[in-house]
Amino acid sequence: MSLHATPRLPTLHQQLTDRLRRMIVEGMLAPGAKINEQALAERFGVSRTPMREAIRALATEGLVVLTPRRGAAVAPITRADLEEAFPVLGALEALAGELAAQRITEAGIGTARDLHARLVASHSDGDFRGYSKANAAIHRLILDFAGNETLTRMLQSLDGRVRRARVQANISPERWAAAVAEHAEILAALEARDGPRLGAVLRQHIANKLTSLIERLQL
Amino acid sequence: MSLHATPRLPTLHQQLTDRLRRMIVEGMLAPGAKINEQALAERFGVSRTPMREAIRALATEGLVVLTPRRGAAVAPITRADLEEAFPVLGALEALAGELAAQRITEAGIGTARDLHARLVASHSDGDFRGYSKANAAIHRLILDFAGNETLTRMLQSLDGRVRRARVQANISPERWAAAVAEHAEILAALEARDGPRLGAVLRQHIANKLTSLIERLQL
DNA sequence: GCTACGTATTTTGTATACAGAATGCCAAAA
DNA sequence: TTTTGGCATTCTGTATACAAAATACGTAGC
Repeated sequence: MSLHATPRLPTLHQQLTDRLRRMIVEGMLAPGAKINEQALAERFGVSRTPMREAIRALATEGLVVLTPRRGAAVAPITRADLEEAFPVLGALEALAGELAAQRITEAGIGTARDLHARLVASHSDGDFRGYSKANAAIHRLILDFAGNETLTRMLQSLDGRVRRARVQANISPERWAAAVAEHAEILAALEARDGPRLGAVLRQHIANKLTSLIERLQL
Repeated sequence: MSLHATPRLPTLHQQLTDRLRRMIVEGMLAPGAKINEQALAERFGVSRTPMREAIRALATEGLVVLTPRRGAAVAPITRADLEEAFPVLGALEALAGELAAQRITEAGIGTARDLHARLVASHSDGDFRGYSKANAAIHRLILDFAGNETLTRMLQSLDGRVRRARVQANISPERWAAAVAEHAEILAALEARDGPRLGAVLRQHIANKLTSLIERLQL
């Protein structure tokens, strides 16, 4: 007789929320595209009720914009949006880095080294897909060792909103090389357990991403 | 024929969301209290449908926790929650401060001075209500001049989650005095348009709040 | 040909209905 | 007394129904 909430099977609208979120983040639904409740519900083989709840959940996350009596649309990505989101991302990642540097274990540093090696190797091979995976894994590792669930949720929510832009814009070779170099600094700061330095490096890392992204997208 | 979304009258569930949010933030619904859809809907004189949407919106904000097939409850405030939320609050406020210091106008600094004077006077008068108002207004001013809508929304959402705890715990005289002193530094950094300093001061300000809060609540 | 107006259709917002899971209660057995 | 099983009730999750607003379309007027 546990007092803790036991994991239940996810309800329909939760599944729908996940599916729809993926569709938006992966770019299958273009920014600005109108979302028709009925049509979507039919496509997923459900009624409008759980579909509505999913759409509204994503609206609270910022992936969807609602206009009363006019329906929902995939949130557009403007240059202003990116210029707003990235500083916040930077501040949150910096915090994650500071915390992670304090709390990371030896084993964790080992994992970070492995991931970093894979990241460098992928870059050498010109394997952007592999690079992206290693990159995501490193940021995830930092988040995990930061050990702050609130921070994790906010960061991932915000990341989902800008990832769409990153998918759209291919990285430039120069930016890619620079990012790899920055990752060396990230690893170094982590190994040294230097929180403030790791925070600063991550923040700069993200600021650089924005600059390059805006250039590429020419927004 | 404007292309921009014109303001429409708010739909029922939007109003319900606001009402319910206030009830939770102001403490009328105690943390951990179970929320009965039917009962709430009847109390507000609406059907379950918009009531559900309101509840779920607040769940995405973190004010309500949902357990599938078991319903909703006001999110409890644990010590761990506060210890997670405050560092994030600090990082976001620090960012707001950095941005505001860069962008604030002369008139804005003037307003800040006025608000600060009111804050100090309220403290001298032992008027905590007035102090709170001035305090909120100063933080709001910083947010406004930061000019980052994304940041504003995330900060306010997170603030709503911890405000409940602050309402519960009366401030100690010592902490109150210290907070007033810290506010002098905040104003000074703002007048000097020293972003990094303002960021650091705000971050410390919030860290101190947490310490005192945990002592008072004895969580 | 273009605009303006009125009607038909679509779509959202809300209410109601129904099915199944969770909870509470009571009785019977150990 | 405590526990266990089953039944009744309550509540959530989903589907459907209905009303009103928004949109699309066609026609009349210029």
